[in-house]
Amino acid sequence: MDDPLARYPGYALRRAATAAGNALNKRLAAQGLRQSSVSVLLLLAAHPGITASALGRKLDIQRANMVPLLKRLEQADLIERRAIDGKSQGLALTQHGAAVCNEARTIVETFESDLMARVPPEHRPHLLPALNALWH
Amino acid sequence: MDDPLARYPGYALRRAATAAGNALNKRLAAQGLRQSSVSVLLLLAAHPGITASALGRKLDIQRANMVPLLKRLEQADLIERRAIDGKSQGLALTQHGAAVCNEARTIVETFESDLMARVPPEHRPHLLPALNALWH
DNA sequence: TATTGTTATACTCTATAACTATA
DNA sequence: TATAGTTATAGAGTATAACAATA
Repeated sequence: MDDPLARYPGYALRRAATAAGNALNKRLAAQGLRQSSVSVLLLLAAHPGITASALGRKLDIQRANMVPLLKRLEQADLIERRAIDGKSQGLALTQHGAAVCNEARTIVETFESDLMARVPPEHRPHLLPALNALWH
Repeated sequence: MDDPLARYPGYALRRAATAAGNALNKRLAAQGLRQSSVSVLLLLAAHPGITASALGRKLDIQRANMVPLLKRLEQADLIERRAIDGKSQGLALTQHGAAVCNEARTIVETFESDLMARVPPEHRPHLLPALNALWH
């Protein structure tokens, strides 16, 4: 065998994920966004008022690592914080953030359909359920 | 929808890859190895005498980033270099490196079969070809 | 006591530019 | 001219520990 790694689904998973991630980041860069930013915006659109900690748990990003991520989004006027109580703050999209989120959603959905188009039709319906089984 | 990201294969790909990667790295850490080290060892076992540049091209790792990776493997007495000409050097496993490579292969193959076991049987045969289509 | 938000820090992986020497 | 190996550097992502304030 020329490439002993080609037999390993775990290796293919890593290569496919980095290739796809790089391609998506390239498309998002035009709007000054990255995958992580967009995942926050999309989740915020679905769950307005969610806290930073809860957001981190959903995205599997440590609380401490949410801080600079949210700071950038706030400084770009994409999200805002309002106090829930003395300890927690609810996050929400600004008006501008909602508009950018919609642009991002369009980019992501185009990307996703381009991605699936690369998969041979007979394998296509199996990809998402197989991947979800690996981390759900 | 509770999680707007769950519909996206690209997102599932990212989460599955990082989850699988972390799990594999945890198993490899016992032998002082990581994914990247093992991919080098396995490829070196299949292609003794390959150069660092060629290795990097196969693994999609920049030449410059191969340097510290190979240096660690050399310092651990897993690989050795011998000059091909005044410009290139061939890489090969040392005796110790070959033994560690075999241990690593066992760990990886156990990991891969555990990974596939998580995928429902009807989706299982489709995963590798679908992933390969995304980066080949 | 547990949780929230935060700071600081370190490590890995990755990307780019530049340099020397050799093919 | 193109390639091999290298250095230096910067940007991401991620992990851990610790702290003050609050639930």
